[in-house]
Amino acid sequence: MFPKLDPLLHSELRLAVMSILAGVDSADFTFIKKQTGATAGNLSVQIDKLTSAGYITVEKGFKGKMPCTTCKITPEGRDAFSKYVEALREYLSAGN
Amino acid sequence: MFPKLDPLLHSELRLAVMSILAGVDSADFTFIKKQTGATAGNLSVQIDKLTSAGYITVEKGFKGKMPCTTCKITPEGRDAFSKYVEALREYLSAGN
DNA sequence: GTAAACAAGTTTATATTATAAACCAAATAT
DNA sequence: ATATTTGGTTTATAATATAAACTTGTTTAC
Repeated sequence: MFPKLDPLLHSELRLAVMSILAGVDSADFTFIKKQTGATAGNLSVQIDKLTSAGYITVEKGFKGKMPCTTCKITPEGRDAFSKYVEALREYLSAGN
Repeated sequence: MFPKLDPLLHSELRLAVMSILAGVDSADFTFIKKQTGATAGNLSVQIDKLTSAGYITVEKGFKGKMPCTTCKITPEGRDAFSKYVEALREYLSAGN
C-alpha cells in the first residue's frame, strides 16, 4: 500500500536539487545555492551524496578565473526522481 | 521557490499515518501498524509526535478486554497535511 | 491453576541524517 | 599589501528515525 520512499530523494534539500536539475541541462553550485537558499556546507554534502548515488554528475571547472562546480542529472537520477514522485502519490492521494 | 516542508510530515511513516487517517473517521493502532508495516515501537513514537503537534488525537480504550488505541486526525492535522501536499507539488513538478 | 505463548503498546538505546560552523585557497577590492 | 569576498570542503553537533528490549495484561495449553 505504501511503497518505500527512496531515502536519498526523501530529503528537502536533495529533492530541491534534483527538482532543479530535472528542469535544466545543467546548473552550477552557486545557482543551486541561491535557488534553494541552502548553506554552502549543506549543499556540498548533499551534492556529494547525490553524486555517490549516481543521480547526478559534477564537473569542476572555471568561469573566468573563479572555480565553478557544474551539476547535471543522470538518466538514473531522472529515473529515480520520477519513481519517487510516483511513489509519493500513494501517500498524498488522501490530501486534497 | 521551494517552500519549507513541514518536518513533522516529511517523514515516511508519519506521512503514511496521516494519509491513512485523512481517509477514515478513525483507525486503531494495530490497523495502522498492519497497513504501514511499521514496527510497534516506531509507530508508537511517531504517533506521539503527531499527537504532540496536535495533528491527531489518541484515545485509549478497550476492545473486549484488550487495550486499544484509536487515532483520529484533527482539523489542524488535515490542514497541515493539505498544506504539505501543496508545498510538495513545487518540488515534484519537474518529475513527470 | 500455572507455565508458555501472544497481544498491544512504551521506553530506551543506537544508527543515520541533516545542518551549520569552522575552515581553506584563490580572487578581487581597497 | 592587506582586507574582503567568492566558491567551495571538512568536521562537529543536533535532530531524526528505527528497532531492540521491556512492560502489562490476556489467552491457550498442559
